[in-house]
Parts: sequence; structure tokens; C-alpha cells
Amino acid sequence: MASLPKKPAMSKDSLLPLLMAHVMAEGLGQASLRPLAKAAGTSDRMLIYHFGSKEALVSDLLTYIAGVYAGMLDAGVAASARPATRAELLTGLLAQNGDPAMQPFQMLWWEIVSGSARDLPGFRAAARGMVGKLLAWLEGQMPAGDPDPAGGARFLLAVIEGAAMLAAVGHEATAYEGLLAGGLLPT
Amino acid sequence: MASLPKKPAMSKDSLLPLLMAHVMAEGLGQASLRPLAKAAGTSDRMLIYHFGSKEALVSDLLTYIAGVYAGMLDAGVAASARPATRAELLTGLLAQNGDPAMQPFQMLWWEIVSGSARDLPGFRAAARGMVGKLLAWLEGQMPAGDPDPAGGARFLLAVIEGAAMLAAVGHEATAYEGLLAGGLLPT
DNA sequence: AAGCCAGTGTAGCACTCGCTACAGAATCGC
DNA sequence: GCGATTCTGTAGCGAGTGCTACACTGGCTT
Repeated sequence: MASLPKKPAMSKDSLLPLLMAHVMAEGLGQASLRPLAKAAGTSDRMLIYHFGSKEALVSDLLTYIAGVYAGMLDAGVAASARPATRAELLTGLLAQNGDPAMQPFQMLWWEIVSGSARDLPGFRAAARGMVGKLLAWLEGQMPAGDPDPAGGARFLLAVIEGAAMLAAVGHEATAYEGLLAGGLLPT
Repeated sequence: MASLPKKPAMSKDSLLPLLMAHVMAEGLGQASLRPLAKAAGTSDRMLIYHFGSKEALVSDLLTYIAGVYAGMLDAGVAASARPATRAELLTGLLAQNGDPAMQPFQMLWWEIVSGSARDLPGFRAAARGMVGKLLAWLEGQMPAGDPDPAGGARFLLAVIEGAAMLAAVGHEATAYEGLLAGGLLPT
């Protein structure tokens, strides 16, 4: 016999990817149980059954999303070529953030930041974790001979997040001009 | 007799400050008509009457908030002493952003950014306007002998917004270390 | 076989949502 | 005067909210 003690046709683990997909497309704030359930092929009844409450569902979902994000970064570490300069690294990061494929994630990210600023349950932890993961990844991406990889990664993190925010409000040109004036982009 | 042509006991102009106060305290996403009306001393019925729809109300409210923000900056221009160096300016900005009194506004700001990223009606325009105003103010605040006030202001804008985001997710130490490593803070 | 219990569907509850219909009240131009 | 216009209160609608009560299945243990 296979080792299925009961008959769990669905579980948190099987639901979370589907819920994440829906939240990516529709947003976190507007997500209510019935649409979420429909996207996951279940009923609101079952979501409450598995997660206990909507609040717990959102919290679990944020944790899951943070994990997926960490996995994406880990996968990217193996694939990407180590840049030679900070400017080169920054250019690549900006290009990646600007990629249209990343936009749903960017939208979700600002919702998470907003929830974190208001300290909604689960948001702060997820945001902290994702930033921490990004920072660690960034340290590993710093150029080989960099004099201060740890500090430099933190500096670049602040800069790219600032640029991302400006882009989110339609000031991508301002961001570019700023980074240029700061001497952070290749000449 | 007083000069009341009709009897406009209330109007958009009289309502918007009260609505803004409520939104500052409670958040923009959770704001629904009945609580908003209660905070403004009216009924949901009247809010719809004056603004036409909730969407229009939010849009008008964002425009109003952007105006208030611009006014605050203008008032600050007259009062503040011009800093001598970029590092000094940045230090002052960080201190201001970290001020607990600014926190309700910071929370609201990230909600506006989130709405702008999703392109909700009115959000992008308000966010753009506020950033534009902040940028202009920042240019005026740049040190007297600065070699590139325009570019420098844009650079500082990206940096402080990145630092503000990191602070919003509980990474204020990371932001500080980054700015330090970037040589942007006084030694 | 008997009982148990995790898992699931149906129906519904109490509530809030944005918005509207309808009726009054006050003030205007005529 | 008197209709018209502007403003405001009461009541409610239809839809959606998170969540629950209840019945029922099917496989488990004993």
C-alpha cells in the first residue's frame, strides 16, 4: 500500500501554489475567500477547514511566498555569472526589476511592504525574511575584489529598492538620473 | 444675516480634512463609506452625494492629501536651515522620516505606492505628484556649493526612499549600515 | 460489525459593502 | 404667492464578507 493514512485529496501544500498564483494576479488586499477558493478549485468552506481562518491563511500564504522567493534567488545564484563591478551588478538588478515578467511580483511586494508598515499579522515577518534573503544573495553576488561586500550589498539594496519605489510611482527616469549622478552606473 | 446663499453646511472642502484624518489613522485600504462618514460627522449618503462615488472620493482625497503634503514641504522650506553637506542633509532627512510623528504618514505612503503599482484610479497621479514635489524641495535643500544639485537630489531621493522601505519592513539597521558603507553619512 | 473520525458538500447566518429610492426641508428666482 | 433647485435624513437593496451548522461519505481501528 502507499503510505496515505487517510485520504487527503488536498492540503495546505497543494493549495498554497494555487493561492499564490491568484494573489499574484489579483492582489492581496482584494483577495477574499470565495474567489481564492475558486482559483484553487475548492470552496471557502475548505479553505477555512485547512487554514483555520482567513488571517491564518494569509499568514501561511505570505510565508510560502517568501519561501518561493528564496528558492528563486537560490536557483539564480547557480545560473548567474558573477559581475565584475558594482555598477555592472546594479545594472543587472535594475534590468531584472524592470522586466515585465517581474511586475506582478513587484505589485505584490509593495502590498507586503504596506502591510508590514501597518504591522498586519504575518506581513512584517514575510517582508523581513524576503529582504534578508535578498541581502544574503546580494552579498554573494558582490564583485570578487570588492573592498566591503557586506556594506556594499546593503548600500546597493537601499539604492535598488529606492529605485524600484520610484519606478512604481512612475518616476523611473528620476531613479535612473539619480543613480547616474551618484556614479553608480557604468559610464 | 450671514452671507449663506444656500445652506451648504458641508462641502468637499470641509469634508476632506476630516476624511484625511481618518485615513491617516485607520488606513486607506480599510476605509469604507460608513466609517469615513462617521469620522466626518455625516452619513455615507452624503459622501456619495458630494463626491459621486467612492472611487471619486478616494481620488479626490488623494489629490487633497498630495496638496497638504506639498504645503507641508513649502512651509518647511522657509523654516529649515540649509545644510552644509549632502551627508548632513541626508542625516536630517533620515531623522525626520524616523520621527514617530511621521509614522502615520509613512504607512499611508506605502499604501499609496502599492495602489500606484497596481494603477488604481488616482493613486499613480497622487504618488507622482508627491514625489515630484519632494524632489523639487530636495533640490532646494541641496548644499550651497554642490556640484550637481539636480542629480544629487535625485540620488538622495532614491537613497532615502530605499532606506524608508527597509525601515518599513524592520530592516532599519540594514539601511543605516548601507548608507554608512556608501559614504553618505557624516563620519 | 461497530464505532470513529478526517474530509467534504450544501445551506445559511449575521454582517458590511457601495449605492439608491423616496421623502422632506430650506432657499432661490419669478 | 409658488414652482424649482439644492441639500439632507431614513430606509433599504442586492451583492459579497468571514464563518458555521449539519449531514454525509469513506476508510480506519478495534
